[in-house]
Amino acid sequence: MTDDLVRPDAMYRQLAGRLAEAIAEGKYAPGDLLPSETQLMERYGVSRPTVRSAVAELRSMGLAESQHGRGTVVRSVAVPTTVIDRTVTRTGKRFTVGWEATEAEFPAVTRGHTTGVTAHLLDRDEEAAFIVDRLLTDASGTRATHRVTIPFDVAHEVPELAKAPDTDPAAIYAALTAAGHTLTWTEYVTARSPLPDERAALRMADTGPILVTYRVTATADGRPLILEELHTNAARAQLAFRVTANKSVRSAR
Amino acid sequence: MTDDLVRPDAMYRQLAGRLAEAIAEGKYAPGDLLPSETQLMERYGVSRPTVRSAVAELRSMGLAESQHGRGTVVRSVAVPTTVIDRTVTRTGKRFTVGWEATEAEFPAVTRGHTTGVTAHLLDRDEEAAFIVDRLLTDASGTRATHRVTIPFDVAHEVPELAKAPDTDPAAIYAALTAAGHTLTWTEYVTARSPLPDERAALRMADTGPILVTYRVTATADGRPLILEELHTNAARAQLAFRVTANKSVRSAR
DNA sequence: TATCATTTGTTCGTATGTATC
DNA sequence: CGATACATACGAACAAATGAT
Repeated sequence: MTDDLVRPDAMYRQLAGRLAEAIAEGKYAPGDLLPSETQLMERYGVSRPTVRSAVAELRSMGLAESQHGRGTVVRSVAVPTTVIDRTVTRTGKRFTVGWEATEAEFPAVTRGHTTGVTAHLLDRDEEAAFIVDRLLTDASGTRATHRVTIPFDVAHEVPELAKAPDTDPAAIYAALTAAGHTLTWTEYVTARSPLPDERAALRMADTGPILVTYRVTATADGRPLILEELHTNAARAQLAFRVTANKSVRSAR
Repeated sequence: MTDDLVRPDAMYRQLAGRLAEAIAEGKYAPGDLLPSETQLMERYGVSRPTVRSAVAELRSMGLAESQHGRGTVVRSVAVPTTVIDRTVTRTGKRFTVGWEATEAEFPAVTRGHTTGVTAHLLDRDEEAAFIVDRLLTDASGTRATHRVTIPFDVAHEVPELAKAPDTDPAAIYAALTAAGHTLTWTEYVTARSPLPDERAALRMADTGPILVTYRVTATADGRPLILEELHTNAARAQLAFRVTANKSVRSAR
């Protein structure tokens, strides 16, 4: 049965669409092997490159995963993901962040400058800053890269930070509070495909998207103090926020 | 100058890497046209398919965007995105949601069932529910699809919802509050590549990821009432949350 | 307005390498 | 070891969009 495809719209897209449909309908269950490229060629009467383009689409949609020498398996649509809790808890003078993760490597502290998005979110223009990079892992093996940017003027105000910029974010919150600030946090979330080095750092096999969040810690009157950046594989993690009925986020952009 | 590539790692990946590097270094500025495929073939001594694979990588990394008949342009790394404010504001008995968007079409109300993720987040198992689908647009033309799931038992409690399930989320919050509930919201954020129909609904040209958020409105003691789902193009929008130091999000999986 | 060169999009055929079973 | 399956690479042809002549 050569269930041939017609011309008009790109054939590899049509084929990808049909396969995606079949997966959605459960004709191919998660974990199943899809028909091999040769079988798909024969079944739909198209060439190998066309089949490969279609399967590439499925991969990029996160619906399938190819294994060299074995076949292409259907990925479970609702992949078991770890929830990264983005809430902050305060008990007395101590702060706790929601996600329980450990440092896979020692934090790397460098001196750099605020640039681009970083500069904009910190409301500073090319200023010197401490940059602390961490690689985090949780019990399930989910990885995330975490970068804290501490402008020099803030580190100057809070000597504790200048001495040891590589302290936990929770401890940084505590230090800033001890310095007399009432803290507010605003978090911006977006997603994109990873750059090669990001994919390597997160040990991503597939080419799926990463979640990118920017957390701005500011004073009560809106002066940004520090910036945290978290990158993680969207196929493995989702972020959790508690939303409270409150004042609106100050217009940032 | 044929700056030839060596074997070991896939040539198209090497080429993609070099081009990505050049973009990062600013050799190709945002908005610039990359060399044409023919030029890249000659410059690096590879075939057209290899060049095309490399450029496809760049697109999937969000670094470039190809335009039929014109060329491939470098995308600005920090694309101007609209901020979708996910906060909720309450003034007296009225609620306001942060993002100002209008309905591009009339809301479509259907009767369905809670399934999969939906069922899990609502803590119900295959129950009947109203499903309200909307297509939202804001002033900048950013699109988002929005789905509200109202289980029948909740609609039964609050007759207002049964009569008009297709009221604004803000009005739903008000109705639930009027019915005696103290509301809490938890939002889960993830990202993935869009399915074909989702890409069509959001009018996405590129193949970049979409942001997916699930907002659970629950009572103070943690009983989920309704679920909102928002899908939007990650290349065009980012989500904003206000994080307050508070109790931790209840473990939801 | 019509034509043409340029550029990307799609599809085919073919060959070889390499991982898995 | 051999069969199967995916990965990479080359060559070639035509379609379709764009921008300039």
